[in-house]
Amino acid sequence: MRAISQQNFIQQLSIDCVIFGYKDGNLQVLIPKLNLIGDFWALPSGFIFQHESIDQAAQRILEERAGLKEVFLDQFRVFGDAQRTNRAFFKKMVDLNQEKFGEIFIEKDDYDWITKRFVSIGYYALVDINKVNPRTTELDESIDWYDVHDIPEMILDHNQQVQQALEMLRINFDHKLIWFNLLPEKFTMKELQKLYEVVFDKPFRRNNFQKKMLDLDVLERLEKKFTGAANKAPFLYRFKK
Amino acid sequence: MRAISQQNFIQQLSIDCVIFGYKDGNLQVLIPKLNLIGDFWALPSGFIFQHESIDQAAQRILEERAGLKEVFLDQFRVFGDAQRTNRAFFKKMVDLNQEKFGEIFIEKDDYDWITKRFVSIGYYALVDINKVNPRTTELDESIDWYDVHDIPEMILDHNQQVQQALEMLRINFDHKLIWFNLLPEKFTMKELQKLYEVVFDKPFRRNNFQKKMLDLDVLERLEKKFTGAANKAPFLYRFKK
DNA sequence: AATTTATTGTCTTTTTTTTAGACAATAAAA
DNA sequence: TTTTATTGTCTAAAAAAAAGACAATAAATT
Repeated sequence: MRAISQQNFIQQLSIDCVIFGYKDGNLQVLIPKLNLIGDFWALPSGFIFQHESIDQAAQRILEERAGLKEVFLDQFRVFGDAQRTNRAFFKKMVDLNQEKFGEIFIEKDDYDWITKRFVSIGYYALVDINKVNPRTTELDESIDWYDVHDIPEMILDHNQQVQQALEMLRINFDHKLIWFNLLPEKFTMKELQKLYEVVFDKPFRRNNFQKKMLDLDVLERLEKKFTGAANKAPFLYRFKK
Repeated sequence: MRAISQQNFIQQLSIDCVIFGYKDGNLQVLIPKLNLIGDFWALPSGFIFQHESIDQAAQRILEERAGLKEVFLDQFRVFGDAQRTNRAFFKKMVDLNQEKFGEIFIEKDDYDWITKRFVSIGYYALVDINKVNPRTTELDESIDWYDVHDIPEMILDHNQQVQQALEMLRINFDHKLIWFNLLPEKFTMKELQKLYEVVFDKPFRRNNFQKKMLDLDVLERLEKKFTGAANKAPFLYRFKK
């Protein structure tokens, strides 16, 4: 891999991605654990090539760092404190990883490059958790889904970013009709309701929720879903694009 | 003035400010006209010093470029197309201004610096138009308020930025209770209503509007305002912080 | 085959919110 | 004193949201 400092990136500008997925009634966030001694978690992040838009960069980062292609992405906030640097993280990491890498395990140029003050553009992504196969890169020891209420402590301001991403997700959820990105193609009304309940952290009434959703006129009613349960089979729905 | 390229700015990252004001029933935007041959308008813009946060940079830019201090500011969007450069503008400007400046009126380093691809963080500002005294710098020929429906053609994507800033202003107007930044300290209910009508471009009913505003519990009723008009004098209100 | 069970789809009723209508109060002119 | 234009606030009507009710039904149980 070419040295980071030698690549044709925009300097001091990064992108951090908060990837939301939904499974088994839980809203989850995909977070890699760095391939280092010491437990370091960090949002999938990357830099912007000179020749690509920030949106393209975010898509590429998602693909490179997590194996996700063509997912829903939206900016939610820029993080630009003057003290926002990787220095504390790198110091701790270097201390802990001296044996593994030897004293100088990262080139000086790269170290200088990466420990500068960074402004970061926060993106949130919504994916169908059943369709994606998160993969690790050489940077990561593992990559896992964490319940949004139980996120590990991450470097920098990444925990705060998750909270802000969640706020923006809530604001846009209805209005921008983005929730279908979190569900499989076909879903029952109950599944959709559960997703709403998890995202907004409050219960909805079944009857009124169904009315509200059908009145939106974005759902196509499909065949029934026979689950083998001893009760009436629910309809499956599909989001009309 | 030191050459831009020699200053300690973050590279390829800029801030553009959409400054909203309200006067005589019109929502207006403060836009400087550049001190060059050829009519060039551009939003007040600037760069971020290594030692300052992006919010501080936006405040400083507002003060330097327009003489505004401590105004309400909020991020609204990042503009990051890969083709987003000043090259077209500079080419046109250089062509038109050869006589004025001579062939080489801007240092090569600066030219290279400023014509690189830039990512820009859009901020919108809300000011009490009666309290601010916009001033020009050596960069600007003039600085004027334009009705939001009658903005001059600006460089780059600045016209598009005004539209997006307006969208965000509408989204946050109620919810974040930011409208008072556009009004003088004391105002009548009718003045507040007119502001709402201009921002949302639709009429509100006087009786229901008054109820809604009073129910918010953020208005303090003050003395009456006697205008000399042949009718009942309205109360003045102040926003309770 | 009839009955039971758990859940779904949809209807009606109630409550709350929004919108519309009405009118007295009033500052200054006629 | 009357007239005029506008303000503040009340009530009525309409719409929307929340709550309640119940028939429909897939499969297990009797």
